[in-house]
Amino acid sequence: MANGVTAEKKAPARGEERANGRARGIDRVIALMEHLHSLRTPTRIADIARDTGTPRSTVYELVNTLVEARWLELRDDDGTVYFGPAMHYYGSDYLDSVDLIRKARLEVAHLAEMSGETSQFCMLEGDKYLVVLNEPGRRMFRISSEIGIKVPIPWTASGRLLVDHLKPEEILSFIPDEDFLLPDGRRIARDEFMHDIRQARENGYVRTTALVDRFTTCLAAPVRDASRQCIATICFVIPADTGEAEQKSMIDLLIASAEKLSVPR
Amino acid sequence: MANGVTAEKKAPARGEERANGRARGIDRVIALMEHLHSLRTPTRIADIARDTGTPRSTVYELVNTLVEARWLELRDDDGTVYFGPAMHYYGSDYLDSVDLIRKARLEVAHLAEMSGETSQFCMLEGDKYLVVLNEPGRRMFRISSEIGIKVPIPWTASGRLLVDHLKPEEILSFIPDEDFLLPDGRRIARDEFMHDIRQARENGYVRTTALVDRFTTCLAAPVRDASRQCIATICFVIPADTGEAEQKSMIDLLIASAEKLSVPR
DNA sequence: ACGGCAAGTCCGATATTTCGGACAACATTC
DNA sequence: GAATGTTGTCCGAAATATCGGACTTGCCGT
Repeated sequence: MANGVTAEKKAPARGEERANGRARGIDRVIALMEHLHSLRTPTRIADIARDTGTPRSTVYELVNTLVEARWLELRDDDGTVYFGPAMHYYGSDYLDSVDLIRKARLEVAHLAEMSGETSQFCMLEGDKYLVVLNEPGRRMFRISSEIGIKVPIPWTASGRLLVDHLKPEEILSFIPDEDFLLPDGRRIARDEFMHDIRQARENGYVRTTALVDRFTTCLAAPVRDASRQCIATICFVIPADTGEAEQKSMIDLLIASAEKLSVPR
Repeated sequence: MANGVTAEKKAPARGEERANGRARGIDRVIALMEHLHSLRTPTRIADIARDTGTPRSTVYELVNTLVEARWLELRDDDGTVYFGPAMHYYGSDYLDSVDLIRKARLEVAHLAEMSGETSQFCMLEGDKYLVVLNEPGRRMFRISSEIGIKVPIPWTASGRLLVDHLKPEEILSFIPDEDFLLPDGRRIARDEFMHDIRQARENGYVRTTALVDRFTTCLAAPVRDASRQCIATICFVIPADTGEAEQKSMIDLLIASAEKLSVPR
């Protein structure tokens, strides 16, 4: 796309990988950062080199540069590296620059504070679901957030809202087959999934229990654009044994917040 | 540092700039991102090229790569670029990985929600002050946050706490001379500054009014480490005409939060 | 004390990336 | 509608950044 000639000459599968081992520094850095994000833990340089297929001497060189720019930070004294403050600054600039997300931040913070439960704002990226904003509740039973981690759509409550503009056959071709397989080995029946979606659309919210995690219930409400397409969801992650009355009032809160974020009908 | 030989051969002032125009892609990218952060607004590619001194063709090439990695995003249809979602994901990973900051997030969110006023968490970076966390209050009179933007220490309330472990002469040599000059042209007297610092240390908090902005008051309390050094501050940014009783209770809130974040005495 | 392993540095060669400049496609001005 | 400016693409050449591999240092267990 960026370079028609290269594509004609070699076309190494969309520029993903060069035949020879040699790569640009920038591509190495992108791979490095994606790797750290997928691990979500400080990592030793030698491991990064091995797992990303980057020569050791190259990684040392690049890490030095990135640490100096504060994109990365050397941790403890154990020789591991992880993201540095610059990433936070740039990330904050991004959040502030996107209108919907900036507004969603206020809602999510408010919901979490009001209820004391974890509240999230979620969107699709490609054919995967991901958490964009996460405000831990006072309960804080899940420590590490999953912001920006791709999850199969059928594993989530929000996923049932985010595809509700598609026709059933479109949904099935959109979502990869293996994504219907839950982490514990169970398989989500396709017609059940379709039923959930219809139901969710009618109700204006969705509730799932024990989907990914046996003891967790998710409540989600849709944020819709001018064409009424669900472009995001706002949701609660709560213990499955939460009382029904309480859940009902949380759903009302969600719908009110989602309405505020939606383009008025 | 990374390369002794280069330093001996040419020593281009700490590797900052090569005599010749040629530079590594990575260094161009770092300059690009820093530039976007300092502007804090989506920017046209041609302007980036001009203002960072990067050749136009190089910027186009790099921006393509970065957009594909979602580090940058093309905005609107006006040909501007700005930070993309990947920065937010990496930034969130950073926040979650630093114990003090993770705890501070809860405090700042809580303070902002309780009081409805803007609350921040601030630290030093080199000889500059910067806002690390910002939770806008319901008032929201300042739209754009200033997260990660360097500010002279004397311009801020928190700055008076963050240097309180230094002796007066150390402070004066630590803070660049020009940083005592306020944006409106007034100059902060050195002995007055020293007086503020002593006072702040005695009170356990600091209040400044109309320092950078005529109508704004800042209240700040120190977060201290095991050696009682002030390593961060937590603060409110409020209208200067806020009632004294209200301010007093906000100060109490701040001190309580700061205490929670500090290493117990 | 010794051998084996991991962390980190250094250096020269060459495959590759950056760069300048030409060019095409539009937009804007007079 | 001609002149001028802006945005983006393309290409070859030359400067250099990446890479492999050798080397040092420190740690560990035996």
